[in-house]
Amino acid sequence: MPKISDIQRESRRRQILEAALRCFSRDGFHATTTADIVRESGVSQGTLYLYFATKDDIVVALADDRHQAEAFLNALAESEPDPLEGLFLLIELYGRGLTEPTRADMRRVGIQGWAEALRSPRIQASIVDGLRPVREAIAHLVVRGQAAGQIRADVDPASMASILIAACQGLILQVAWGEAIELPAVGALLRQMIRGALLTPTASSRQGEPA
Amino acid sequence: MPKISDIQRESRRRQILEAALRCFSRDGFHATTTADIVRESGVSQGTLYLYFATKDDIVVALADDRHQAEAFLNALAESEPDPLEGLFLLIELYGRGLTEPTRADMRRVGIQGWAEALRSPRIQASIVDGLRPVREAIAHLVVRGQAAGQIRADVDPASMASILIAACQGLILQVAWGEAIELPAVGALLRQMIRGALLTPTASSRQGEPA
Amino acid sequence: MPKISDIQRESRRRQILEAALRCFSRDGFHATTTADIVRESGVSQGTLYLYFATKDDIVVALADDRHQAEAFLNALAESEPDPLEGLFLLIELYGRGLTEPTRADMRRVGIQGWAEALRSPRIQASIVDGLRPVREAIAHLVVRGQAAGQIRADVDPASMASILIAACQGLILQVAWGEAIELPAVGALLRQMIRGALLTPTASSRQGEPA
Amino acid sequence: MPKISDIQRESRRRQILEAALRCFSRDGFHATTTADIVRESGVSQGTLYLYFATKDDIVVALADDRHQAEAFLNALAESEPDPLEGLFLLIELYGRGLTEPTRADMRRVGIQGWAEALRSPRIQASIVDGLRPVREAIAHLVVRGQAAGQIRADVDPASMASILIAACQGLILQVAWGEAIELPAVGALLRQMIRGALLTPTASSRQGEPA
DNA sequence: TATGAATGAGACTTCATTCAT
DNA sequence: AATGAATGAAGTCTCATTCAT
Repeated sequence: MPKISDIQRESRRRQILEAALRCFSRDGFHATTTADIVRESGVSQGTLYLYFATKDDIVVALADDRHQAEAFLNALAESEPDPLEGLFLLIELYGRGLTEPTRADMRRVGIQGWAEALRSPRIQASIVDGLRPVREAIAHLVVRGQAAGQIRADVDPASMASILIAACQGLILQVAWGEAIELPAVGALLRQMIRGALLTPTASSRQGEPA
Repeated sequence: MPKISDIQRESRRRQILEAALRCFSRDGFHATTTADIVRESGVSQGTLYLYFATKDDIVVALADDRHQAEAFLNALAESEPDPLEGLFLLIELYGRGLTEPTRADMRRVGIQGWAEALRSPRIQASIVDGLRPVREAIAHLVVRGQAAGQIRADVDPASMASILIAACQGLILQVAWGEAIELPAVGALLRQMIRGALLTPTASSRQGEPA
Repeated sequence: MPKISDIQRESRRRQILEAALRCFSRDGFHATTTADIVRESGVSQGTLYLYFATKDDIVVALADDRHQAEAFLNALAESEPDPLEGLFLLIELYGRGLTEPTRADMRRVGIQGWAEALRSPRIQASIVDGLRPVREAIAHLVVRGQAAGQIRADVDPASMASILIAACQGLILQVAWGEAIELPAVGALLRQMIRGALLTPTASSRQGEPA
Repeated sequence: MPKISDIQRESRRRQILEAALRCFSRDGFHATTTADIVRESGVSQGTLYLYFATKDDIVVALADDRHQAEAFLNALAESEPDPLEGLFLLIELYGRGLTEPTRADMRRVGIQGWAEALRSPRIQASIVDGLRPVREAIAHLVVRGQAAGQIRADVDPASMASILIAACQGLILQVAWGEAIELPAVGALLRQMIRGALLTPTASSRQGEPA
């Protein structure tokens, strides 16, 4: 039994995942057959099941990979000295991901994962767990801002996280459906909304922003 | 002449639609078989296809019915004399729909429709068309507020619509996944964000709300 | 219970049969649904079954009607004084039916009946019974010719009937498939074959025919 | 590598085809379900579709196989030095196929193919193409006979082909319907008809055959 | 390890026929 | 007599997964 190197194994795995991503994006999760993935990836039917025990496992792997890839965005934002700027950076970073053409497949497949999460506890757990770091990053930034007196004390950090994440999710949907969204304008308005709601009256004198 | 009355026909249609909604919510669109819907609705396999030519048609009908049911919410909000109050009313009305237990099935099925829209132009059109009235209601309210000098002139009405709709969509997702969302707090923060971003400096003196 | 007149009843029956003929010809017996016939004929689903108990019954009725319509051709040929000319007349009459555009549907449906006869004893009986008169007409003509000394005594009348009927059936097939058949040339050759095989040596001096 | 050998693959294919032939002959093409073929052949439902993409494909394969099997009959007849004997040989060979019990299924299924050809261009093409070689073999034999002065110059080779093929087709029908056909007598008469029509007056002195 | 042929449960949809009105 | 809505059995084909090689 010729054992292959971890590096070969990982390369095969990616090969399958990337093919699956293309298929799911193009045809949807349910309309994609394992035969489609086999054709698109070039591996054999049997090999596919050597790497993933189940079609669902591929969705989970895709979701995990995505959240892992986005994890460092949160870290980047949290490392920002000014909490408000941290929030803005987070919006900026996730906002970029909304239009980047190379991530279109990921966004489309992500949406499908949201629906699958409703029937598969595993997928739901994968998504909720993957979202937790962003949720915490946002909440931490708010708390830090409140500790520094920069952010109003009556702002609920968890709610802020929910709203910002929700807005991002909804925008992903709208972009995927081809709605005409002016992202720069949307981003500016969102920043304004954050500033208007979060800043303490004194800080709010800084309110006029150039963009 | 055994031609059925329109009222009987509509009643059968609802019977099927409601059964389908329960099935789709429970098992997901793809895991639900027409046999499931038949069992749940009590009509026969053949009758099902007398009312809907295709399983997809049922999703479309569900989406259309939903948007029709929500149409009057927009009208209600637009009829509000104070534009800002109109926006708040809209948030309030849609916000209620987020937690109402009787609408849980609709929300879950709606999410699945979002995913299906990515592969079916018909479903996508149904959703985008159904969203247009909300989009317009929000934009009109903003424009009216700007005309009255109540809302800052530099706010982009379309972006406001995108953001509010996006937030609502994202919250639907999070609620469906069972995330612990404090909706009252989220609503309050959202209102605060709107007020802070939209109100003209003079109007913004009214800014302090009890929460 | 309003009884309708026989004449109305017969007219409805024909209406249905003609619609069925068009449908069967266009789509084939099995691909034609009773709904198709209903649409094409203008009667209702229920009425259809008031006239024909079964879809198969329609094929039988069609076959019977056809054989009835062809019955007088046999009589016409048998009434010919010269037996050989009688055979030629029969060939001529049936030969015309091969290309007549108004009978194209009948020919196509007839072929389908041949296949259906293999699974339905009723249809098979209808066809075999319908063919019997032609078979007998041909055999009689041969016998008459033999009695008159015009036709060789060693010719088997039944075999002659089988061959001529077979040739006609095969030509119907080939025409229906769009094979390029020169019917005048085929007819001439067939007559020549009959003459060469049937005529007694003395009679065979007449062998050279103009066409 | 579990890739199946060509010989194994072909054997499976035949297994399915033979089972299908039995089913189609017994119940007819449309009354035969894929489940019937599965039961009769012993392969699984899925395997069936590994070998034939469609139920129609099975009919086509059956027709093609048949024509391929008959192809060498034509070659055999064409290789006969005496053209007239070639024609008689062809009749003899195809005539044998009319009664051979082992070919009864093939004949019955062939008839059904004739009907199917009316609705399926693929099947029609398969039949017309399959018939071409016989058509050509007959015409060639006639032409050769004419070149040798053995056959009358005014005989149209194509018409001869049409008539002989037609007679054979019609006889297949009649045999399948159980009509009482004396094939030896029919064969003798047919030969006599050919001889009488084709032979030049000089050659026709050979006319008297024992029967 | 890798392969790909085999499996069989089950999905969606159709359709001949019935029957209450 | 006429209608057309209702029925439900059955048909074709698909597809995730397995396993002998």
